[in-house]
Amino acid sequence: MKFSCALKLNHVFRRLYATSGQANGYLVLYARPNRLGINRVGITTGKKLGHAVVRNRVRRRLREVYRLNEDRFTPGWDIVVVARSRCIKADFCKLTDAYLSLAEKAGILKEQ
RNA sequence: CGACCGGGUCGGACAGCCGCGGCUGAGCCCCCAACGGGACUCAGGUGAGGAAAGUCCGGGCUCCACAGGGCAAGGAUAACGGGUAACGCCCGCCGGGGGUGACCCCAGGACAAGUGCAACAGAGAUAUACCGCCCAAAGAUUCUUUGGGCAAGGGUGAAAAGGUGGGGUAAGAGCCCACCCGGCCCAUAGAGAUAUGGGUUUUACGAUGUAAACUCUAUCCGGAGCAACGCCGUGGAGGAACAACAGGUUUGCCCGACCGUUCCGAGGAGGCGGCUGCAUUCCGUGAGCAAUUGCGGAAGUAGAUAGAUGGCUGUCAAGACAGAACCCGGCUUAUAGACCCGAUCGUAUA
RNA sequence: GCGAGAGUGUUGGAAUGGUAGACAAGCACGUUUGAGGUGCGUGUGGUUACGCCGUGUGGGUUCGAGUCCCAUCUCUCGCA
Repeated sequence: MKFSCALKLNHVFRRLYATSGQANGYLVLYARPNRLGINRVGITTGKKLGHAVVRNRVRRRLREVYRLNEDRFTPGWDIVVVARSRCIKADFCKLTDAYLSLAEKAGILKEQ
């Protein structure tokens, strides 16, 4: 990936949870600008989703959604995506739609 | 062929494109006096399980405590023999229970050291006498009362001082006898639990059940855990020095204060190590009924730290339970389907 | 990773190994009232009746388990 990396620091997560995020039936998205010039993307899959296999599958698909659509994002943001329980049964197209519409609402997509 | 029992193996496959974590090699760039360190790109190779799970046991490893031994408390285990680093695990065997059978299940020491408990029912629950049976006396006329003997029969209950038959007696009772059951003793077989056979003579073997009730006996156990532990550690805060020279601010000068400079050392965020090569797996062979083990040969099989296996397409299949986090040995639980081996019962045929 | 606790009618919550559901709330019916509220009384786990099954689930010990023991499932909490 060209201008993105994984978000791994716990205090950054906590700072993002304090902001008000965008939500729909599948996901919750928190975004906040940073000064690094790259995107840091974190994914939260809580224990309510199921056991470890289910959580891993949801996390991998959400990471894949971001990877395939990276060109449409503006660099310079911290992003945290929280998966809700409907993600378990959603197929890949629906996850992509849900992800991109939330990103558009948050204003972190590039202007077409 | 059908049903059933035991053991073992696998547990989506193949192809294409994009993508991820370690490792190895090459290229190129940056930092450094050097040793080295870091970023990027390319190539190769590698990358979750039989339960990775639950955390129910046992170890290794690290730190703390004691550094020798004993006692107490608390906890665990429990027929017998063996295996193992160790175990509450495994194998064999004994006893008990279940199944027509292959086979399966069982915490299976000691209530004859002491204490506790046994509701309701029942006369009585660890010792008794309600209905009864018998004897004697009195009243009275075949019943009642009183005193005594008995524990066979009835009834209650999970359980009433072993069972059956006979003798005996006023009526009865292991009171006596025969056989059986259990206990004890002896002999034989066995490594042992145990099995088989015999004895139980004298005044005196017959004792309820419960220890997954307290307890007793025997054996074992120091505590905590990789978020252990070790190393580095910006900033901020703390302490010490400023002896000499020099600088800035506060009023031109002096004193003083602050900034500043150097050094010290618990340590929060973060980073690095610990981190995967051995009680390893497979094959052959010797010992052993087996678990297991001796010898020889071969193989290499993750190491992340918001946590690496995904997405799309095609064919077949439709198919589960489920994701390493310090590492091993077990146990338990979840699990679609496929295959192999052995055994039993039933039916049919030869 | 280590450790602790809980699970019982519709709900909260009791119950020495001995009749399961005390007590309270809710609900239903009756009564009081012109009507409602309040008050009072009765009932309330499942099943077709005798009965049987019912304390998260499955076993075991016991004459008898909500209780004791073992395994398991779910939930809650604590420490670092």
